[in-house]
Formats: sequence, C-alpha cells, structure tokens
Amino acid sequence: MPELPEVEIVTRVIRPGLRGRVIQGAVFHVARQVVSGRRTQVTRSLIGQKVADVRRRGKNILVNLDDGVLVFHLGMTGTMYIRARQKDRFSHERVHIALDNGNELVLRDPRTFGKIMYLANGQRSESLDRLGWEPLSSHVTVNELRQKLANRSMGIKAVLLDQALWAGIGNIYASEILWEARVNPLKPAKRLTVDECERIIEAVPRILSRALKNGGSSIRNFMSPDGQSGAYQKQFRVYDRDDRPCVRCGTRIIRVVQAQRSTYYCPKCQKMR
DNA sequence: CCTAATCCCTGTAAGC
DNA sequence: TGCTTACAGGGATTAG
Repeated sequence: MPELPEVEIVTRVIRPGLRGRVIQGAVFHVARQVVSGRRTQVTRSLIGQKVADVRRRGKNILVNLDDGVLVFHLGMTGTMYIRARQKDRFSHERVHIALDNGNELVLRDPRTFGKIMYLANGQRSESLDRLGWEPLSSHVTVNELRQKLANRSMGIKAVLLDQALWAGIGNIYASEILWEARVNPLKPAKRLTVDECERIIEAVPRILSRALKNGGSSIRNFMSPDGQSGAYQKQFRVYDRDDRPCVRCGTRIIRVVQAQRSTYYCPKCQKMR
C-alpha cells in the first residue's frame, strides 16, 4: 500500500493534528520495530517535546520535534491516524503516542514491517542520507539520470525500486511509470537511450502526482483504521492487469517476476528495441 | 562498487 | 465448508 502517494496522504492527514502538540507518552508495542535504540530510551526522549512540523522524505514520515526528529516508515502494511485517546485498541496497533490535547497518534501495521527511529538533533541516519531525488520536487536532467544508471545492469524496473535513485517509488508505481514512458522494464538500465531517460523523467512526477490526486479523493476510507476494503479505487494501467488488454493498444498485459517482485508491462508498447 | 537470494511477519485469496 | 499453500505494495542483510 504505502508508496510515495500513500505516504504523502498519511502525512497530510496527520500533520494538522500534530503541529504544536506536546508529546505526553509513547508506547512501542513491538521492540524490533524501533531501530534507533531501546524503546524506553526513545519514549524518555520524546516526552515533553513539541511537534514543530510533519514532513515526508521518500516513503518516510518525519515528525520534527524541538530536540530531534521521529521517523516512521510504514513498511508494507502500515498506516497512521490520530483519534481521541481510548482504552480499547483496534487490532494490529503497534505504536501509540499520547498528545496533550487528549488525542493520540497511532501506527497500525499488521505485518510489522514498519520501522520507527528517533534521531536527536545533529544525529545522522544512513538510511535517510542515502535517499535520492524527491520525485515531485526535483528537476532531474537526462545526464544526471544516465550517470546514475551508467553501471547498473539490472532491468530498469528493478533499479527504479532503489531508493537512492528516486526516493518513494515502489513496486506498483515502478510498473506504472514504465508503461507511461513506454520503456521495457527488463531492459538493462545502463542501455537506456537518451529518449527513454527523458520519458522516464517526465513519467515519474506525472504518475505519482496523478496517484496522489486520486488517492486524495479516498482519504477517509484509506485512513480508516478498520476498513481498507474497497476503499482504494484502482485505476492502474498495468499493475495487477496481466492477461487484460493494454488500454493504449489492446495487447495482453504480461506479468514477469523480476528481482523477486512482480512486474507488469505491455509487450507491444514497451518493446526492448 | 554491484547483484541475487533470503529473511522479517501476518492476512488474504486461491486451490484442493 | 475447511484446510493448505502461495503470495503481497518494503527493505535490511548476507554472500558472492
């Protein structure tokens, strides 16, 4: 679920409820999800701090505090919401952060692949430092892209999943972007032509901003802690559409496994050339 | 530096 | 219907 558009939506939804609030308590139910040290230590650091702002970097949600930043990564199944503090919990709630206005911030994450990290001011994180371009705000030139792809022999789709290139692209949108750009996902990244690179540079923000716009229309359902069902209207061009006709040319979409992940593409629109 | 494989965990859908 | 299996949108780690 959570690639850049979904993470951006979560960020926007929780931001107004967090800004200016003071943290009164924090409970991390699954120890291994906290990657920056001991849970008790993180909780101690958080209590009393005021939230300055909430931002997104790649697929990470950054809660900026007076003395540091609390980072959430939603993994495969995570989502976050704010609600009035309550005793009874929905299932799969892994983090509760009590706020000074009676509300609480919740991380719900059935599969527990999400991660939480606290960085004191000045502290660096390798995983954050490694992140690449922001798809919606960086202006990338063909030369910059070609340079980054120069010694990558993997198929371009697998390379798009590398967060050090563009940060925030995941498995779904990687396929969608390459369909939009008419580039074969299996083509070795270093063999891409200038034209193909240009088309990818255009497709990345176009696909992600469109997804964001559409995802935004189903925020309420998307955010609901209990009901993901049927909320997220799919309008993918290729993802999960194997054996169905390409909306551009009618050819059957095919699915292949690439780097242990599903890849979908139109064999006619996205020729290797 | 790069690549491929494995693992973390649980819910859901498909298959028998 | 009920049990079993395959698979899922992320990414860190390990071995080569």
